Amino acid sequence: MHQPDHLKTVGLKSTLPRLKVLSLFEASKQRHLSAEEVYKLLLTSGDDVGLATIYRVLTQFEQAGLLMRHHFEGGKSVFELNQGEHHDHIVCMQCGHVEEFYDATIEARQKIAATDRGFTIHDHSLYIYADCNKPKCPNKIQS
Amino acid sequence: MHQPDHLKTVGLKSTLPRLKVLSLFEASKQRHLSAEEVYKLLLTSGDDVGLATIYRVLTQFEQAGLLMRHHFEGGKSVFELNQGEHHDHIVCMQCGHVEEFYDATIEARQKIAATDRGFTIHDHSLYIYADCNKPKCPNKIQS
DNA sequence: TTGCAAATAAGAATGATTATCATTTGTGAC
DNA sequence: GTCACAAATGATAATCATTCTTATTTGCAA
Repeated sequence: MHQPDHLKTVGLKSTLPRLKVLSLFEASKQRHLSAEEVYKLLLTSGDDVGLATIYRVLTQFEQAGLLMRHHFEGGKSVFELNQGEHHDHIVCMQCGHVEEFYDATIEARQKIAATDRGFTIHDHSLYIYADCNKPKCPNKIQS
Repeated sequence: MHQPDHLKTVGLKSTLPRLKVLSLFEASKQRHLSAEEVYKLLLTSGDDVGLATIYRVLTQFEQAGLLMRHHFEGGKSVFELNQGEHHDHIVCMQCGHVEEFYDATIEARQKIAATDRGFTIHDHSLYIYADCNKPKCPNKIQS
């Protein structure tokens, strides 16, 4: 997936903390992680990286295009691997479960809405907040 | 627009600070205001209300359905009068100008996207970040 | 190897927002 | 209209996510 020195190709020294954060995203079962979650997961696996470094690295990865940042409700940023294809998100308000979707019609209508008003789109964010209704949904917002 | 005791009808005592905040939203040229902006505008007009009260009142108004809260990029909440009709937002990344739009197709496709996956929609937020390309656009993000 | 710019870690600082608590103020009962 | 008291306010401390500072460490090119 990533060559060991993939970081170099995006202009970043391949340091230990950066490699750990990147592998975490590649290995994690959970696709969407906050800085705090990355910090705690690394601590748990014995790799303790400073929280400030996590924030710095996540921001650098975002700028390098390796990660994408999202602002779900709750006031904290979450990150996911950028694997090219754009998509939007449905977030379960009960258990925090996130599902991704892509709808070409929605994308097209957005472009029309913007250009009709003379705007040039840079980016957009669409979050649907819902109940996932899954039997396993613990009905409790994950911290 | 609002009777003087409109606040009572939503279960809130009609106090001076609350009346001032409400009139500000009804009178303001700018439809979307942050807590800090409300605070400063009231200060300017001689009505000084504590910042903590502003935050409290804005949250109460949101819960009462008088205001709607939005999270544009930039980490602060902005509020606008809730006048019933749902709409989404295009935000100019240069000057902060906000334009509203409603697209029935987008709304419908969102509902489909969610129900197809077994979700029950509570709410959604769609923000388009763009350049407004207006001649008067000062090309600078407003604080 | 060695040297040094770049990166890290720890903790201080920041900005938005919320909590605390003593004081003030609507409001319903008289 | 006046009173009494619960509810609301204001000042300030506290909190939470995030960024900055600075001394120390580390990747990497010569």
